[in-house]
Amino acid sequence: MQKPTAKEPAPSPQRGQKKASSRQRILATGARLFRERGLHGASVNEVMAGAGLTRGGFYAHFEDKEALVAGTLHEMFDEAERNWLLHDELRGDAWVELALKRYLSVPHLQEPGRGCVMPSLSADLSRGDEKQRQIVAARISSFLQLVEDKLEEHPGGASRRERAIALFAGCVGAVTIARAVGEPALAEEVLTATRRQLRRR
Amino acid sequence: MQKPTAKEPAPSPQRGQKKASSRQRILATGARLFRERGLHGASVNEVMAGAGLTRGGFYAHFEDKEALVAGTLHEMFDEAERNWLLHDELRGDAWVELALKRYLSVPHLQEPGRGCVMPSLSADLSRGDEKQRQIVAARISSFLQLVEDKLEEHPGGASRRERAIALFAGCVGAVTIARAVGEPALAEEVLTATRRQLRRR
DNA sequence: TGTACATCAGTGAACGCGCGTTCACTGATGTAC
DNA sequence: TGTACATCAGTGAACGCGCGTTCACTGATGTAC
Repeated sequence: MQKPTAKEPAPSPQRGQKKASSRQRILATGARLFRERGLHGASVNEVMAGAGLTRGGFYAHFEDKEALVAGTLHEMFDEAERNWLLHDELRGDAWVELALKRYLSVPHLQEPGRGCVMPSLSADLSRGDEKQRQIVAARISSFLQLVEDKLEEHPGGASRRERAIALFAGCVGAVTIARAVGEPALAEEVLTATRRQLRRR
Repeated sequence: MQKPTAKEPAPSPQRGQKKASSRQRILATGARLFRERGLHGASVNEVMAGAGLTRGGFYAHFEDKEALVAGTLHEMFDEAERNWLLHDELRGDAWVELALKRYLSVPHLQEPGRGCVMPSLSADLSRGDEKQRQIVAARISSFLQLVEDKLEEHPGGASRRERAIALFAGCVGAVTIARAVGEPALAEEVLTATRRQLRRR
């Protein structure tokens, strides 16, 4: 059982590129369908069809469905970081204002497939396997750090860390509730009220 | 097609009572299993077994699984109201303090089957049928009114309505995030930070 | 009070279906000489 | 440069399984006389 650092045979560049681009399409489709329909609501078959492939080929890319979910999680968290941390130069209240405006918005309610992973999948993930749990814990932990870095210290106020957590929790809760109620008037009131409250302090 | 107010034949008191108690056990089991495992994760068979019955009898009580879900929603919201509105005499900050302590707690994280419906099922419900959506909208709407009634007006501060929404959103988001991260240290930090922030103002 | 019949809550085998997964295969692309 | 062979990404039929749902039934409970 020697097998010293036996990397994959690495076939040819072209073939490898083709396979990699298929894998990327599978991940992108999975990331969208899982958020739209839930982990149980989107099948391997549907994800493959969405990527322009047939079901059998799936297992050349992923060990099983759980592995695909784990892969799509990274896609979704990458996307979340890009969405939250837009505008490198913004900091403090101005950044908070922009982030709230984008997150607590009607388009975000209506497009779960392109939105934050938490309101769509957190319940499924809290029942997920160890691998998925680890990914979620690690990515949320580093995400909170990124948010904290965007905030400014206010003497006498809450710590940046505390504020980062409260912002994230308020945002996730508001979209969760607004999506569940459905009714546009109440949903938008939930977004607006939460935005006004989180803006304070 | 006359059929003037043709109520059910109403069999005998004993039989009716037996059937009603079975129905109640099915609802209670469903309310627990759905919150623990999600709407797709708990089967009709499992719910019936949990109520001490076999699968076939289910359809004497409910038209289909969707109808059971609709029924359990009322159970869950009733429970939520009882949990939030404990202690009739409490009002304002003292009530907020108690509600936050109970909702943002480790036992609540660990017992989704007896906890708030929102962190467990909101994503499934936002994809649910019209009947379910209506129930969720109506019950959340009246729940927010009950919370508002518990709060006290603070001149210069946010309105009671706005505060009620922010409290609910912050609580739902914090438990959602804490359950998803799993890791006890980070999970508890999320609860504590959210509690401190929501207590303010 | 006792017997015959009707009612009905609950049983459990069976159904069709879509799921995740397997596997023998195909055809295009690459390599060897 | 041309031919023979090897590789491999992707195909699609097939599998076992658990799901929601149906239905002929059973046995206990109630009613009629």
